[in-house]
Amino acid sequence: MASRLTRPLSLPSKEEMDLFQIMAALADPVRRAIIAHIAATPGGACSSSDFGVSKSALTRHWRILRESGLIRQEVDGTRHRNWLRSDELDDRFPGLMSTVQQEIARKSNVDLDGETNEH
Amino acid sequence: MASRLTRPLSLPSKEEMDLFQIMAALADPVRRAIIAHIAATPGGACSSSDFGVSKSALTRHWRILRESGLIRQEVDGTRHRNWLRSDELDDRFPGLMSTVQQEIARKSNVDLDGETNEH
DNA sequence: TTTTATGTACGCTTTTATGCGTACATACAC
DNA sequence: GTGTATGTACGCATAAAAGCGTACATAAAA
Repeated sequence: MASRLTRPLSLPSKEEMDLFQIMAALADPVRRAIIAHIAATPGGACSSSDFGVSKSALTRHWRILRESGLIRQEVDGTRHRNWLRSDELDDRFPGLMSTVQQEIARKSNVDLDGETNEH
Repeated sequence: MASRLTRPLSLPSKEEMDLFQIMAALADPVRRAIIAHIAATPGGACSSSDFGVSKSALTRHWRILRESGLIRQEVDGTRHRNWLRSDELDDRFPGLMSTVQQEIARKSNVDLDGETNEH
């Protein structure tokens, strides 16, 4: 089938976004890993094995990320394609996601280094 | 006694601050109320009755705020004086606290309005 | 010294969050 | 049609977070 329809899942408008709901969503390390993955592969899918959690756990994390406004999802066949809502997030909370992504990267570097650079 | 000594409680350095620990601290509405109070009265004390929680609950919230790096506390007699670590926070996470304070204010306005402006 | 005010430490309960497994639903491949 | 892949909904178990009350500690006031 050439023109495959995608169904976007319901999500808050830019105005409805709640900063502290977003912060609560980002407080979980699994969800931060999902965010990092989506940011690196916009429009891509992700599987539960990527994050060491079950399928049902991944479903819940997706919902929390989606309802906070951090991501947009579309059903595409049997898969979900995911995007970070960068433009709307930048518009609503300027600089926030840039800081978040920087700190996610910083933390993974620290992990790779075994924190040896900190002494 | 004219020169009363104050004892600062231990707190993370600017470099040790963890963005996501800060976000977890800000995810709680009681702690946001404490932050708003401290921001409005720097160096002041706060009592548990201000926030509708017990003394022991307030102690725990203080510790979480202090260990995340959001506030500085000094023991002054029988009281604790509190400050937001604005300069260090601005330096480490530019723009973050400005956004946070704006959203705290926005939420309390919405509460006062009974959200009547949203329809 | 006694009393009052402020705060902490501990134990306990309740609530919330996270995790998994199973069963089910849907879309695609065959 | 059957089978496979992907994802959701539910129930249940575990862990984390929040709450309170009591007892205790310290500083100031009386």
